[in-house]
Amino acid sequence: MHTLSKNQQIIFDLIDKSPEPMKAYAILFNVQKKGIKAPLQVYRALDKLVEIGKIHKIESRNAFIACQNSSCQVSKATAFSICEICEKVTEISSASLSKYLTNFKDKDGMKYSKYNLEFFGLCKKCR
Amino acid sequence: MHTLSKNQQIIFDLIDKSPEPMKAYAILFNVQKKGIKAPLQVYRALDKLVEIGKIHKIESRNAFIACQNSSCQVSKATAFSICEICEKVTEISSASLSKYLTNFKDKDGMKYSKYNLEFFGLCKKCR
DNA sequence: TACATAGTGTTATATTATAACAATTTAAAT
DNA sequence: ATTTAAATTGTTATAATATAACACTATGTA
Repeated sequence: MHTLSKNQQIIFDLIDKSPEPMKAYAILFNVQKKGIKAPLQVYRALDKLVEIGKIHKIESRNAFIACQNSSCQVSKATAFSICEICEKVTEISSASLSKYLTNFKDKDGMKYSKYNLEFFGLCKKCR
Repeated sequence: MHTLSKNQQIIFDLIDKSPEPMKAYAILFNVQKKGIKAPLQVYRALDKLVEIGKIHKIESRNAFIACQNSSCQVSKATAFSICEICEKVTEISSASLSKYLTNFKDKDGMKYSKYNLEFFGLCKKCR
């Protein structure tokens, strides 16, 4: 298991406590009192946390969320649902979905080592 | 059917001819000789073209690609393969994939109206 | 101890995207 | 034809997201 560095731990804790995905500059603002002053310090920690699978980037939102899937050491197969009204994001952990996508072959028979899927719609509260 | 405005047509033609996804400022640079001078003019056309399904945004790359799927009037269900070395991007049109994802229900039984899927790996040339 | 690797701090800058406002064009409806 | 609404354009300024480059420090390990 990976032991996080100081900045990585500070930033992971913040994201992990957040009920919604956090943007890089919102993270920066929040950790300034802890001595992390520059965007680059944030982005470096984010890059590493993504790399080791502790957080995921929601690409369509440029925001970061803690991995909800305890078994997910490295982010090779991610799926999220996103509410287009309240912006609530939930990580989907469906064995059948991940199995389907991991085994998916394109028309040339190519398989891919990694995927990211984002579903959009309205959450229960918003419909 | 939608008839494109002048700026939309110029920008669509450029993206459509491009063998790879184009970024907004690369588009801007290319259309400056045609009188489109400002980023906002590009982004407005891009927004509209995405909205009507003529192009798609590759979220992980902040780049735009013409829709390869002639039946795809509106982009509610998109899937791409992305080569992590040469950055070649291909739109996947697989009836079984789109059927699977369109019908996918999360653990609360929720169905979603839209999705975007990006597969990553190495293309034939790059492996 | 030396060496490599990863992490930090800092300044500057690049890249991606939108706000706000005024004018013009287009399409449709009287 | 004339009015009206909606979409599009043009423009300046600025916001938001992300990386380059360089010097230094900590950590693990041979």
